[in-house]
Order: sequence, then structure tokens, then C-alpha cells
Amino acid sequence: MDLFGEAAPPRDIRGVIVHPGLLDRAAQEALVRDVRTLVEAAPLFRPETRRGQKMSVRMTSAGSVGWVSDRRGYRYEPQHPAGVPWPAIPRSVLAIWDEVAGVDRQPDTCLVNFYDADAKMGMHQDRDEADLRWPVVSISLGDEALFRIGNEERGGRTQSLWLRSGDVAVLGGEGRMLHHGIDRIRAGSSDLLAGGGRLNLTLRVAGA
DNA sequence: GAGTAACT
DNA sequence: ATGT
Repeated sequence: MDLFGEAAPPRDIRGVIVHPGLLDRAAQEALVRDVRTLVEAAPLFRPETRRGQKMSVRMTSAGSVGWVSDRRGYRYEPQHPAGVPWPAIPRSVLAIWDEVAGVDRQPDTCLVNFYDADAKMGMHQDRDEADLRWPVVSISLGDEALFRIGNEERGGRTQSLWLRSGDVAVLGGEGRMLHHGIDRIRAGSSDLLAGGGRLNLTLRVAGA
């Protein structure tokens, strides 16, 4: 099986490297099976911001820590909000990191974000990690998503691109601290997930 | 579509 | 301010 037969050369958007079609259909289906198992152990929840507003995405995590947000702010926690440990990061997911991250260290957390047709994610930076030099790897599964990439400072010019199922993006080097977000989901654009929607897997090194 | 601001 |  050709897990990493790239359909097109990687693209560099302001230091964010996007590998279009890195994952073939079989690899995508295997990932979805692993994520379903993961979500059975650590159910999706809807986080809220510090001001108590519900986010539109539902999320969970795998790894030694998981990202959470509530009125106390953003942080990595060793347990799911329900009080259970996060499940292990699936090997199928770690293999993708090994392929594209380009560093001699494994991630210690995998954030699982589920976007329904109406879900969005505002522009933000990934900055809750102890060492911001490690790259971030983002895997897209299911419906297409309009991804916006901005600047290190808030505001200014941005570039948007559609992320498709099987695409893998790496935020490293110059791209690591850029603001980014998801503006829109193109409902019905993929049949990978039976109920529709988009799964995004974000691999990070959270600890020191 | 993209950038800014107001508001909660 | 990972909000609308």
C-alpha cells in the first residue's frame, strides 16, 4: 500500500508547507477507523472560550496531554474533561508525523477537531506549547475546508486555500507562529465520513 | 473574497 | 478573543 504517494508537489504558503493528497483513500479510511476508536474512549466535547462562549468545533485529544479551553483559559491537560486519561496517539497518525515533520522527536499530543457544516475556527496562533520551535502537523479528513493563513501579528494580509481530504499541512520554521483559522466547510464535498463534516488531526509537541 | 471594527 |  502506497501510504505516502504524493499527488502533487508540496506548496509553500508563507512558510506553511501543504502536501496535497499525501494520504490516499485507503490511508484516509484507516485513519478514520482509528479516530472512531479514539473517540469512543475520549468522547468529543464542545469547549468554551475564557468568556464562556461555546466554540463551534467539537474536539478531543490523544497522547500524554490534550488541549482544552474553558473559563480558566487554554492549556494542555493530562486528562479528558470527563476525568479519563487521553488514549494513545494511533500509530497510523504518528507515521504521518514521521513522514513530514522533519524532526527527531515524536509529538506528545494529537488534537482531534470535528467540524460540522457550520463550524468555523477564528484566526489564532498555536502558542500553548512549552517550546514553540517544534513544528505542528495538521491532517485533513472529510469535507473540504477554507483555510486562512495570516501573519505573526494579528491583522494584515492573509491568503486562503481549500484543504481537501488527505492533505497534510506542516506549520514549522517561518510558518510556525502564523495566525490561521478555518472560515468555511464545504458540506458534502467528501464521502469519507458517513455523516459528513471534517476531521482535523493536529499533532504537536506540547511539553518541554 | 478579504480586512476592519464593534460588540458580547 | 480558537467568540459573533
